[in-house]
Amino acid sequence: MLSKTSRYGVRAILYIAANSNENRLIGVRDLSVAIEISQPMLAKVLQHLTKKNLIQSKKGRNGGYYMTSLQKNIHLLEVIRELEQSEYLINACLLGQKHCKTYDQCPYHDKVMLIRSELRAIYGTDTILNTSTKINNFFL
Amino acid sequence: MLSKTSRYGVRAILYIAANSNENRLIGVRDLSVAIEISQPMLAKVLQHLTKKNLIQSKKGRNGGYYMTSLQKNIHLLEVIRELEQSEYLINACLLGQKHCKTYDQCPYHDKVMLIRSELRAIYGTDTILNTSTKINNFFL
DNA sequence: TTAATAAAAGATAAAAATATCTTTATATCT
DNA sequence: AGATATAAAGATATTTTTATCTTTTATTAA
Repeated sequence: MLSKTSRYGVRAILYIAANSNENRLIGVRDLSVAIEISQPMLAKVLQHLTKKNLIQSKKGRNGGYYMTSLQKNIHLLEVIRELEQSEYLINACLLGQKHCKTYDQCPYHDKVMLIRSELRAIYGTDTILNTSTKINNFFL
Repeated sequence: MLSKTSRYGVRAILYIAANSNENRLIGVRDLSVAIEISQPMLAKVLQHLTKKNLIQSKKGRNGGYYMTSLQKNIHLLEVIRELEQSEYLINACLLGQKHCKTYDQCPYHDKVMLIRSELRAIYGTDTILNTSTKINNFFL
């Protein structure tokens, strides 16, 4: 459904949302341990998130990553949109047809529409902060 | 959700179910045109389906592929199981965590369970034949 | 103002997924 | 039997995704 990189991004962002703020930054090393993603890989992912303005970074000594409350206040769906460049994966034809006439000929159309609503509900209802603080031991 | 190859397989199998029987075989060339997959690629996919006993093949002149009614009488879910080697994609953690404690800590658990039921319903309700003959112009 | 620390950026590598090509085996028609 | 059509099998190539490494730039504490 999501690429591995996007899933890494989601994991990272949920953790950062739950465990950082303007005065409490998280470094790559610590984060890498916490969410079990290799340091170099995670670094790339974080760079990407930063460029997309989904998280903040601060260079130099005592630097690290964090999120502002504004940034914590968006839906996961937004994050996915940024990470995947679109809602492609949510919208794509289940059978991979280029010209799937979804609206009236695909045998799965109606059912697929249901799934898509469910997915949007999952990703689009709670804000990141909400989601991530609900369960604190999620990453244990 | 499914790999590209699996989706090719599903497309092929739905078409073959709708358009073949013991006395009416379909060659790779024709099929390739019908469902818009390159010939070499499709050939590989069909070989795979044959090995898994999901379709029949007949070599030599006037050979080709077809399905018996027995073969048309299974659920798409079976096909997916064979093609993906498991229900991995349906069951995997949405966030790609190795040790997702799905049952009580994942923030998405309940919602994800819903989605999975939906998916199973889509793939597990109708037989292939049912699905594919419902709409004949699906591939137009 | 210098040393240390941390992220950014870009280059490279490795692995996995897709796609294609070539040869071989098999069946059937004439 | 010989020619032809067709799938099977295996080797190879290409592309995409994932992962890593190296160098640079910025920050700040001492």
